[in-house]
Amino acid sequence: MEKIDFLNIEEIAEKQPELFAIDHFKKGETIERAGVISKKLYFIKEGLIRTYYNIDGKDITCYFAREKEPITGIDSFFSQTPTMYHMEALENTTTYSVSNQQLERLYENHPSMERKGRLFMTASYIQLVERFNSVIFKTAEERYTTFIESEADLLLRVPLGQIASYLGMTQETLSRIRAKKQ
Amino acid sequence: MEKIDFLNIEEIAEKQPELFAIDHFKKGETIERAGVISKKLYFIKEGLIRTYYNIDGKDITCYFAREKEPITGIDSFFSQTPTMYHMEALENTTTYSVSNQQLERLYENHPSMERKGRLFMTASYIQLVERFNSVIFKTAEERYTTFIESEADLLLRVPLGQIASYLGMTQETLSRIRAKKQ
DNA sequence: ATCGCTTTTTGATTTAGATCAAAAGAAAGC
DNA sequence: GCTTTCTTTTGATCTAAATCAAAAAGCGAT
Repeated sequence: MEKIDFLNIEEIAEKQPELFAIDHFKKGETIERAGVISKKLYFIKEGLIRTYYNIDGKDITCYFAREKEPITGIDSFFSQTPTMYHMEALENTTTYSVSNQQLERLYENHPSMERKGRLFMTASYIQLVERFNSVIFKTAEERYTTFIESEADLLLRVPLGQIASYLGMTQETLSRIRAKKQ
Repeated sequence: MEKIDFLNIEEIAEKQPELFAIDHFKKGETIERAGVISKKLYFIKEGLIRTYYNIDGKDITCYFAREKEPITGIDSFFSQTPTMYHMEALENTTTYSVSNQQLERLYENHPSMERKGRLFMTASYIQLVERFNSVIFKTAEERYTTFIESEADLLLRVPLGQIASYLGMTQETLSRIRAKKQ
């Protein structure tokens, strides 16, 4: 029985193509909508996807996923309750995907998968704690600095307003910070 | 093979006492410290525990657990990496607890436990998303209102400063909000 | 009761970042 | 090319909440 690794889906998908579907999304295409159960866990082969939610008429970006990164309506997919997130392709995107049922089968055939799922949730949780702390305790400028240190590439691929909401500030604030920095 | 439910640990503990330890903590006692691997998952039989972390010399309360609620260094226990949280008893407290090794055995004997662990993480994640949103999008006053609607009992059991940090505001702000409200 | 210590409240001031509004730049379509 | 639409920047103003500082209230121990 093979070891399955969330982080190395590409390899598994090539060996066991029956487990994963390949999907294509056009730039701007909505992949999933808030209010329904998130159908699939996606692994990006090529492209860029974001999840976001709407609160008081504002779209707040929650997560960006690039090549080799997983993304899903994380509040929904694993618990099969309706998601709060919308998901859209920011570029033409190709993904591998598994449905929850397929993942169930994976769990049966690969008992280590259930654990992977748990660890994936754990990692996501820790990531969110970090984001939470950075929004509460860091200034807007510090958050931007951290962001360009670790994810500068997104600046070239994503509209500023989406990055601003991801960093917990308005677009105007982000624009001013950038102006000051150079 | 019995069904095991994180939320009904008391019953399980009574039927299978060998799986759970019973611990007692005095008011003010430190149960776990940041920087080490969180040893146990606790379920409170009686009393009150909080987790908190320190940032720039300030203690920030992350979570309060009361009777029948579970608590652990959630970033650590399931992944077995060092925790960022301190844990302390706010009252004399009695808990049931499982170590990670004991939980491993539970996983083996009760395959549904692995899933429970994952769902527990999922629930914790969603809870954190909600907290994140409330801190970003609600005013201090709204956060306080939500808090007293759902967890008023904590006001009588916990020092104000700890509640303020839990709600993402200073103690002075919380005090002023309270004064205004009556 | 009184002393010391902790917790909470009150007051005055400051500030980071939001909001509102409009201009400037870029990109897309015809 | 020019027009329309979307994105980003700049400017002026406002405000929620932080900070700094000190007084008041509680509380436990002797």
